[in-house]
Amino acid sequence: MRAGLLDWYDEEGRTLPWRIRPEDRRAGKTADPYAVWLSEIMLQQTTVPHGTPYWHKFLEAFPTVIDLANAERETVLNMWAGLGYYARARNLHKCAQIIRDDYDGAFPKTEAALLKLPGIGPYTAATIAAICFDQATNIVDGNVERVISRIFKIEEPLPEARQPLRLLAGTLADPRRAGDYGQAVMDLGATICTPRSPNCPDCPWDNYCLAKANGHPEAYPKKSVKKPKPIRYGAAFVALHDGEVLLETRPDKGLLGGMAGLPGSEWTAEPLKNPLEAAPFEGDWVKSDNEVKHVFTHFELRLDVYKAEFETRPDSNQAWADDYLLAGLPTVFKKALKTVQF
DNA sequence: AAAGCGTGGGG
DNA sequence: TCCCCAAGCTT
Repeated sequence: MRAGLLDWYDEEGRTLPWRIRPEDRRAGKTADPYAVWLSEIMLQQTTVPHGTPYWHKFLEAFPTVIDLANAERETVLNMWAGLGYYARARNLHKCAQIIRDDYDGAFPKTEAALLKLPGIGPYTAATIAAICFDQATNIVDGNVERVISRIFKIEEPLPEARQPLRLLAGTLADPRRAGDYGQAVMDLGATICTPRSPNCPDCPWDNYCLAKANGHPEAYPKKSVKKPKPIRYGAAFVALHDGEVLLETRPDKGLLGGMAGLPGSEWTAEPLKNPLEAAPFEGDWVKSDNEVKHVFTHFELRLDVYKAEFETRPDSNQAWADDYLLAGLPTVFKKALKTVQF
């Protein structure tokens, strides 16, 4: 599949759509910082297959960073629904407005300046600076950490080993082609030096890999023991009127911040004693037979879903959803809706 | 600096 | 079913 470390595209010349191939780069083609930035934010802790459709959708709706900045935040969050880590969407919009207002619509060209923007951390700043502006940065993501930990057979576990790993990564990086190099090592990690069963025979670096020489590359990187995931319980309410559902906007901070949601209880460590107390108003609430189980990053949720029909619209200043608003629900609430028929 | 922050796919 | 994990950032 790959002739060498820097040839990350396949035989038909395909590559990830936001990338510029080395040969095109040499011919003078340059990457669009907006498109690269958008892809990097979307791919933070997110798989390429999951993120790619969102990237196309956003670029079509917002061809430039100015278009994104001028959009309503509600629209941006709605389009982000399902991609997770919603602070990314809030910061994405905020960052676009800073680019519009403070940078005349053009991304800054240095790693240090990029690092100051909301949602852009060490990895993303280094990557944009290298890919778009030929800065000799040190690109370190989870793939690079894994590759480096194996080559040097690092015994210290993650996340403690992050700083040593980034220093080692810096010793191998090619400052003349930081962008190409970084993307190549990330691709190596994504396709060959994979977490569970690395394909060492196809690896261009297998002769230099201490973990492979040891016979167990898959044992690296070592990881610190993770904490158990607690269970939380809650109730959500599907109030129906004329085929529409009552929605609320969640508080800006915290879990699913700023997103649309179903009204409901707090999510607590113990099952609710009186779940109907959390209903938005009185009604003939009927509990769904199917409890929603949804796994968040740091807890698992068990959500009871209650439904009631209302002939006359109950007094409420919240929005009753049309299809557009329903599409903007985070996944946990889409699951909740699926447990009831309407 | 440790914890908070989503989701879906794969072994 | 369960567990791991994916191109991290913020506070």
